[in-house]
Amino acid sequence: MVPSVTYNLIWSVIRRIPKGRVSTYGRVADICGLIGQSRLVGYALHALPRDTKVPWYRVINAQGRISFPERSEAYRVQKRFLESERITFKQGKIDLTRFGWPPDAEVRRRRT
DNA sequence: AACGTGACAAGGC
DNA sequence: AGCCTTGCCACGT
Repeated sequence: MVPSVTYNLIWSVIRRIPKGRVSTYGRVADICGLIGQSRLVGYALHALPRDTKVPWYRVINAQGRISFPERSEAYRVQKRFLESERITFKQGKIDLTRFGWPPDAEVRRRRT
């Protein structure tokens, strides 16, 4: 698959998420200038090759949760990656005020 | 070419 | 808290 310019942009932003921090689909979209297009970020992640170096596991949803079914293998893999970077879960959620990146991210603006 | 579906998010109730 | 609806857009049928 030939990644589009947009996917490359999204991936490059995800590559900038520091180790030990997480971002959200919405924040990544905002940084890319793609306001409101969080789903596109999810789609770009889905399109990543399996052997990628892009830290896909540092992207979670706005509720601070991993966006895979809790039972799935993917969920466990992602959680293990995050915990290996000393990110902690409380009731299955990550505290974005503590681990979120960028740290000064504003609450996403409401659509019109 | 319409239609349904997503690793989403926010509002309303 | 949880469910439903809407906005968004790329893809596969």
